Amino acid sequence: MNSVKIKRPAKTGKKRAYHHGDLKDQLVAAAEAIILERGVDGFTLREAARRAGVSPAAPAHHFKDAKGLLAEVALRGFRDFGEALAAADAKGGGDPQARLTGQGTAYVTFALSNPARFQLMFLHGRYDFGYPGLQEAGARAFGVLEEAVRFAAGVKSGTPMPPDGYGLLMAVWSIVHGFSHLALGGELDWAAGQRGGRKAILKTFLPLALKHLPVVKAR
Amino acid sequence: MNSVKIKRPAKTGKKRAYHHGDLKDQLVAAAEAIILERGVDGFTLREAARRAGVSPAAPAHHFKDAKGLLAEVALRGFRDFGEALAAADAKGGGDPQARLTGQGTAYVTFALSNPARFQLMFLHGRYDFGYPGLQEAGARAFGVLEEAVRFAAGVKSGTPMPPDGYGLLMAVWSIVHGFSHLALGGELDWAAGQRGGRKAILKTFLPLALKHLPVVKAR
DNA sequence: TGTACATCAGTGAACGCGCGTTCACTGATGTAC
DNA sequence: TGTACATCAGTGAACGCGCGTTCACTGATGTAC
Repeated sequence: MNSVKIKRPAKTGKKRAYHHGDLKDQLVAAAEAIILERGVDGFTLREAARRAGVSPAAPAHHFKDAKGLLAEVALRGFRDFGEALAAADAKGGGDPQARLTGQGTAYVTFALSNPARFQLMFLHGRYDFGYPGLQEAGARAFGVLEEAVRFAAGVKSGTPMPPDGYGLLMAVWSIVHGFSHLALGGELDWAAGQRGGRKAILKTFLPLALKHLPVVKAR
Repeated sequence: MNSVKIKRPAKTGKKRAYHHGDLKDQLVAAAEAIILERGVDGFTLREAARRAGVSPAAPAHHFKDAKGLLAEVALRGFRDFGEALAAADAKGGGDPQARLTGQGTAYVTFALSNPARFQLMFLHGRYDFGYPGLQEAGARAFGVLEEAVRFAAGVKSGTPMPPDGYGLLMAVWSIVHGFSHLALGGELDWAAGQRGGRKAILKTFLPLALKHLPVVKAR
């Protein structure tokens, strides 16, 4: 529970340093831990400071306010999310179905491996949406999914999307997003309970569900 | 904004009655309005009392605590939700595809028409989950969806679900739940903005997305 | 039909709490010369 | 290499706030006789 409290790599046997040395990162880590334990609404700036071993006024030197800290959490989430999707996409090669399935698996895997970040990322009202770099990171992650759908639908990048393209994009996004949301909310536990617990969700049920992703033609 | 404040049907020209007459229902209505305006986390019991024109201590005569009031909101949500799904299901007759599509449309329509309730319903931690009748109402609503999937997959009611059945159920549930969640979160607005605004989401994009529901055989 | 009285459903003041943020401050660090 | 000094990154006390809930209370309602 205190796993977040690793102080700076104590150089010597000196007593506690006045300057923390790693406060920004630790506040981010603390915020994630709090969200994980108590949900996004359980997050408070004071509790994050407490876990980082610092006075309640200290975070102000690193973040404008509480929403700024959460924005940094979301930003890092979007970056890692985008990278995970891009890596999975690349493995699909020239096979549009493989790209969609791979990305879908990566999408849900990210959500279940980073529940705190994932939940926060989609609650735009809870963090500073104007935080530098945040919207770009979000757009980049989403762009990876859109590109795979464009490829599958035969729509060139940058050209306007036809209605059917939107339908395909929304369907794919909906199924992976919905699965993530339901799994995180515990709504799938009744099924998982019968067959191997929570990890069965990723290993057993996700592939079964993703078999129902829209079928696209090889190009 | 004050639309919730309709007092009891003022019998005569008498001054304000000491007894409210309709407090329980109005607290529920106020709670929904608050959640709609400020999100689930913006809800407070005091604010609900304020909107009902009553002192902060009054709600205690109708609900055990704040989570009890929210449980009543969720309960009514689940009941209406179940009814909407059942009505749509019935229209599908013996056509399994029509039943799934109809229920899916009803699912998303309910979510977008009752955003406050819908969002609350899936946040189990925010209300009293043991509230009388609540779990039954939830199970009943969910059962309507499960039955249509069983019918589509040829699995008898009450018999154990084979893995493929789970896959189909989760896929259908995921796509409609994900679509609802994305639409409510504003994630689809970039597309809707180009083509008729928010109401285009239900009218235009939902049908396009639901074309990608899993295809099931007529029986 | 009246009346005594129990119960119901309100009041409003008060409680203790934790919150985000601000303030004047100070110790530690880094840089210019 | 040493020193003066600006800047950085903390402290801890304090602020005002709104919250959920409790308390002793009281007015309104309904019921038994």
